[in-house]
Amino acid sequence: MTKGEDTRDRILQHAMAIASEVGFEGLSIGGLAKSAEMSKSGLFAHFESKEDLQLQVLAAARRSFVDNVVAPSFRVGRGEPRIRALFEEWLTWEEGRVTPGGCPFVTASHEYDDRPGPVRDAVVAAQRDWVGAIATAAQIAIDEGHFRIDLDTDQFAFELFGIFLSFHLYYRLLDDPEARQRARTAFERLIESSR
Amino acid sequence: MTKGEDTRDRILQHAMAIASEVGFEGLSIGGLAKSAEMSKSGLFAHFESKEDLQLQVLAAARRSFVDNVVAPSFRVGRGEPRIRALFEEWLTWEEGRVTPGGCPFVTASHEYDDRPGPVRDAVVAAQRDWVGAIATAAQIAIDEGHFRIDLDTDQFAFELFGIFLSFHLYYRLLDDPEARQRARTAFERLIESSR
DNA sequence: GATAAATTAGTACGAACGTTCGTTTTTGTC
DNA sequence: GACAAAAACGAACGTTCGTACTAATTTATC
Repeated sequence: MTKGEDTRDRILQHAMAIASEVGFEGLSIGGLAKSAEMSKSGLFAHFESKEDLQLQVLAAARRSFVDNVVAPSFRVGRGEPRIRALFEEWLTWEEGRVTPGGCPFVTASHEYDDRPGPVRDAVVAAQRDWVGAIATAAQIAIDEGHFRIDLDTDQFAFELFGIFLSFHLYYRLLDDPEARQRARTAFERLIESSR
Repeated sequence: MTKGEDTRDRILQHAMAIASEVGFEGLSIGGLAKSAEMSKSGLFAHFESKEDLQLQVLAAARRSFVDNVVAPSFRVGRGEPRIRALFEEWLTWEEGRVTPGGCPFVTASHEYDDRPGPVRDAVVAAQRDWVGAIATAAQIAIDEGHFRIDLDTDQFAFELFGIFLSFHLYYRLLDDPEARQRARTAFERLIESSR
């Protein structure tokens, strides 16, 4: 790994952290440079535009999400156990161990839901992928005999995402100390009705 | 109503629309002035700062939410029917008949969940109010005998909010034409388990 | 250690930002 | 219609934005 790639990765880590707090539009070159402790122009030389920066931050966030949420879950057994792991890792990811402001995709989803362009396209692709992965995990749980055979896996993904998003709201905005417990309760109800 | 109050209201309508699309931070005085077809300074004279503008937009959004979502629901019977009406009106509100970008509070919630200050405080207050109103509606449904007596009304609010937020994501970002149907299905499952 | 390449820094740009000011136009009252 | 008050305007402030250039410095290769 060359020096340039090294600092570029360091920049992207800072950028992910900032974007998780103030969003991808709120992310500024000057502020990012200050955070990374380098000059604005020196930093900007690594990207061809701000949009390119935003796209690269999104790509970095996807890699981080796979490493921190998806990969660990695939080390536990198929079916319901894996879905449980997925959900717990997902909540932990949202709690901000990696990014102080929580999941950057939640931020991005709301910033770009009415803002056409390449960044929105990338966010949509990322979320579609993730929703699809949840549905696939549910299908595996069906195949394993954990979930009932007529379960609507897309509906399962929809409802699981809802629990996560409500957790985000209660945890981040409302500062509800019981947020995680509420999410778990809702999760159990969803699992129960999927059996 | 004096002339000044009249145009101030008109400004707030434009501002609500813009904020629902690009957020409260993305809202700019210049852009708003262009939308309202008046000069930047003339518009700014109605507010003592941008933050004051943001707070007034939030207040206007609350009034609009009460008019468009809460009030109609209170014209139907207490208990489960009212909760059904509340939910349907809420989804319709999100679909953007009033504000093109959907619910301004969803936007604001994600913009300010990591941004301390008076605006965040106002958003938190608004959302706490609404969550409380949902829980109260659930309590009424218990009193009416529609819901089971040991139902956790706060948990009910948490889960209902989750369905709404997932609807937001599927409808606005993923452009899922079945979003509303998915929300309804999840809603029915929640109601069923509350009886 | 010399030399070329890759990486950072410095400076400047035009545009947009929120905000202030003095002036002009419009409004409502006698 | 005179007059004061209210409302809207135009211009400018200092700052920050993203981006473009060139110069200096660091890194890698021989």
